[in-house]
Amino acid sequence: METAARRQRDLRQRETLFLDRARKFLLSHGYHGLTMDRIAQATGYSRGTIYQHFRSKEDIIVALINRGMAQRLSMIERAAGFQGRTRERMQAVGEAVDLFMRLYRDDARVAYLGNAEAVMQKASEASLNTMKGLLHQTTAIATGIVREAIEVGDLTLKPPATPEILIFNLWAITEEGHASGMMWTPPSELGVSNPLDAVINGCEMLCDGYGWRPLSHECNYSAARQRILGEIFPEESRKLGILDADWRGRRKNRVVSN
Amino acid sequence: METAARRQRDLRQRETLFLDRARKFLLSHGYHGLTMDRIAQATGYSRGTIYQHFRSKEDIIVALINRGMAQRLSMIERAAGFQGRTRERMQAVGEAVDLFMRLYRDDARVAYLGNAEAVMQKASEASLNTMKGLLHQTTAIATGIVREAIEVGDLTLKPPATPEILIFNLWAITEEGHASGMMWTPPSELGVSNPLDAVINGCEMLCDGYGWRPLSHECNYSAARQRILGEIFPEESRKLGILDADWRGRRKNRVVSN
DNA sequence: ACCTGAACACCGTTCAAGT
DNA sequence: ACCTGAACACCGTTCAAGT
Repeated sequence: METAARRQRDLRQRETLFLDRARKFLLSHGYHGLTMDRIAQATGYSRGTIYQHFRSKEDIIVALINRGMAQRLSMIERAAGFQGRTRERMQAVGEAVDLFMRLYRDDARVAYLGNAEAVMQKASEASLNTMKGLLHQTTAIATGIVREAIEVGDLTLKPPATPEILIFNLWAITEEGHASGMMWTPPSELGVSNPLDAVINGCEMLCDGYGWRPLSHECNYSAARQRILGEIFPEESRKLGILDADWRGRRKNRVVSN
Repeated sequence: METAARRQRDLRQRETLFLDRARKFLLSHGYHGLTMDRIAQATGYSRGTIYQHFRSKEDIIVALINRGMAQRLSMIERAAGFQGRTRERMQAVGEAVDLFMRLYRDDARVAYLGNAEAVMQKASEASLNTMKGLLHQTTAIATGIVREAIEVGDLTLKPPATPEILIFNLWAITEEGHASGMMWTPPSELGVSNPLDAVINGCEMLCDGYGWRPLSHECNYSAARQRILGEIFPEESRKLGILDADWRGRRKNRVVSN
């Protein structure tokens, strides 16, 4: 049937409409500012119709988070294809997350606002499973790079360390750092002026601690960053103005401003 | 006046009663299961009376979190007095947090359940400031140890690293790891069987990465752990059965179970 | 078959009325 | 001066009634 296909497309369109409006309310007024009535009013549908797409208010929030996570995953997949040493590829993954945080700040904020047990508790099994799957795919890429590093001899993990534990800690620094960036009290309570820079430093030092070669004093990782940005995310980084105009040229380290 | 003092004590007692009951509902049925009506019914007071102590439902949750944070802070303060090298004292602080998580699991869970923007948004300025102060005191102890490490020459931070950034990342691993332990899907989604062990490993490797002497291959930090537990937290660790009976004796490293 | 919105069962919060 | 609980202004969710 022709009509069946069109009908399904219309349904998807309506779902997207619901999600877009919901996102707006969540971003502007937080969890309590997002109500079914407001979504209904803003979209012109009745509250009942929303429940044909989502099982609960919290289900909408998780769907919103998932949309962002899918976007982030696609950037991470691109980054993982960077040509270079294993540790540089890991760095590229971190760069993808960093770029996602800067470029899609609203999506990152949605994840921050929705990150609550109160939300997960009332979300549907289906959305939660999608979320789990997205998370799993993300970490699978990262642990894959670690395993490759071990194979080619760039990294030797001493017990009880495992690829999963390394990624777990790298992930912790990244997530917590970004959450800090979203916090209600910038600059961060912990006296860090720019959490995003702290994350970069932390990831570098953690990899050094695990002995992932080449160590940071054996390799210029800020130069590597420019190469990653230029080769994988040229448009994104130009949009943010974080790519040096002459990144292809061989340069000395920039002087860090005081 | 005699009566004024007594009255104030009664007020404090009532507040504690409210908090205790609230905690029970929060722990058993989550954010949505905690309602003003239930607290009123369980304590025998009216809903209106609760509002003489707290400005909102969320204010109660933050007060609950603060109670736990104060308890954790006192354990950290004790730990910071450990006699040893600066890195061992830092380790002692981590041990205190770890012990708190294991020993006061419900308080840790309260912090996990209440950790949401939706909660902070509706909490009173006063509770939020108390929380901020508690957090600040905690990190001040930690950064103090880092600064001392730099002074005595155990640690040399390379720019852009600062004591705050180091603690920031150490803290990230600890917090995120413990949050993972609370997650709705144990064992962790990231394929880590025991997040608490991953935290210990991550903190050790991060300190190694920053070059905090003595490095983990120069010093037996699991032996140090036993000394910390035995000297600072003998009762706590015996209660948990994590202190070797012969911790004072000189021993070889235990074989890690497969 | 699909959409609607009245109806329901709760919420948090306030405040006039009591003691 | 302090406590109460009715009253209020919302919520999320359901489902009989419409189209």
